[in-house]
Amino acid sequence: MLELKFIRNNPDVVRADLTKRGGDDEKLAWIDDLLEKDIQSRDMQIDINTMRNRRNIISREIKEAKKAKQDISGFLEEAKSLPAQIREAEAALEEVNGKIKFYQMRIPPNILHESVPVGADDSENVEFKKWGEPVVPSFPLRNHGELAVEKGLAEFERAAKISGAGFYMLKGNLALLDLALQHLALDVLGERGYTPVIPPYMMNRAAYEGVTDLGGDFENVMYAIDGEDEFLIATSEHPPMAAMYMNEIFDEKDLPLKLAGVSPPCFRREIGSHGIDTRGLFRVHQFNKVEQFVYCKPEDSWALHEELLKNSEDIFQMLGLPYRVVNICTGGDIGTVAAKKYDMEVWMPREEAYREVVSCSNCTAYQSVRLNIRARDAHDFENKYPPLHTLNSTAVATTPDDSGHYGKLSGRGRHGCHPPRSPAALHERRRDSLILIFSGSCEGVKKLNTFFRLFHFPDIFKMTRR
RNA sequence: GCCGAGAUAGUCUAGCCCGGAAAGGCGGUGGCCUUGAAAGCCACUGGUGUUUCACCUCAGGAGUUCAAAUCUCCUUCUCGGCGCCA
Repeated sequence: MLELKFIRNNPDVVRADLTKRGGDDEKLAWIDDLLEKDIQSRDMQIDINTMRNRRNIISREIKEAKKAKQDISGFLEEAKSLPAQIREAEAALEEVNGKIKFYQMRIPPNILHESVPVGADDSENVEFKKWGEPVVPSFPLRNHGELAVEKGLAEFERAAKISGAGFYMLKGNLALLDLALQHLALDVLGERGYTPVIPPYMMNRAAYEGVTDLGGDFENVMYAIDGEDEFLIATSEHPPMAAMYMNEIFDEKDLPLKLAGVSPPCFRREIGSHGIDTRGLFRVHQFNKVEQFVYCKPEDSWALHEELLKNSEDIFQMLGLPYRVVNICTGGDIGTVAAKKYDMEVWMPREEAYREVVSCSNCTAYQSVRLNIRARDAHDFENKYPPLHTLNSTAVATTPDDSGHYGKLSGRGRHGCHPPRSPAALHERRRDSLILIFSGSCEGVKKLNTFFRLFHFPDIFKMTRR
């Protein structure tokens, strides 16, 4: 959410942003009401403080009188009446503050960066970067899920039997690939100064509400643990990585703080239905992900936004997956939290379309204000606690990645190996075998053996890499 | 899960029994001094506000009271001891 102080001092900026997003009159009216309530609230606070002041003074007088062995009954009469008055005024104030908070949490959204394009919906997102050559299949492709089952790399029916629709089992090389992709992302990010974090997979309601406003939808989006005040996390960046520092103050010297959150697994109830590949690995109840998360000083956040995107791009380039990057427009899926958001969309040959697999956002101060996370600036006494900026970007979400690989692979059908798109990069990292495993047959076998050896002996693996 | 002891500012700690303005050390910031630095000395160092002043704050919440870090109850977490368990 935006700082109250900011809204109070810059109502026109807030209104202009709502208008840019195509905001309606109702929301603009809410802003006016919010500003009015803010004035009211501060007046009430002053009244309350005056009464508290009086109470404190009387208390002190009683103390002094008792010390001097004087009669205190004269003071007690007024003293006894005050607490009730104060309580009443406090209750009234709380009601007004509750409304302010309500508005503050729902409107206004974050102030958009000037480079965010205006558009009605996702079709008007602006593509500004493309890498790799999308494969256009010359014959009908098979569903990646089917193919995986056929090759003994996944199970859907047995997963459904024990867990329900939307679940899967990864087997054999596919299970290993899933882990290897996470490992790859952590290696790349680790070299670049990101600290790997494995967070708890459950979070209590209070912490979750600090992170995101799900309203009444809480139970529909997330899995709740019966009999416990715990929810399975839906993603790693918001819940643990953002909430872990809530109500804390950073020392300037600790910024920027760069984290690589490993969230096996993320749990989601809502997965929707996605056309031809509904069955498979693209949208599931449970998936694995490595997420970049950064806390930084405001002046650094735009450069870091580009850095996060570059990290994600580098990983996808190592994997040889063609993708494009779009700048999400005002009517797209930009949400209320991000000031600017890039999506990386990977090419899905079967659908002959780019599909979102990475979402990279600069949330500026919006999240940190809501979570009450601040930075201490010892040198700036005017603005002792400048707002902190937060950013997040997917590094890999493994099942969507798998699906991308499979899309590519299914284009080759049973005709054999497909050379990695970026062999040099992969070879350097000894990751080429991964892609070859995916090609599913013949010449890949030798490299596959190499992969197993390396994978099962991570120390040797590290030595070979250097 | 049971029993016991705890939670005080960036950090370490005093205050709690016996209710009456949160004391001090370290660390940090600024200043004096110095060619420069160290040492020493001085000031500031929980939060908010309409900032000579006021209010809030002692893990969180509720209660008793004119008045709660302090008394009572509940919750959370930490540390011991016991039990259970991969």
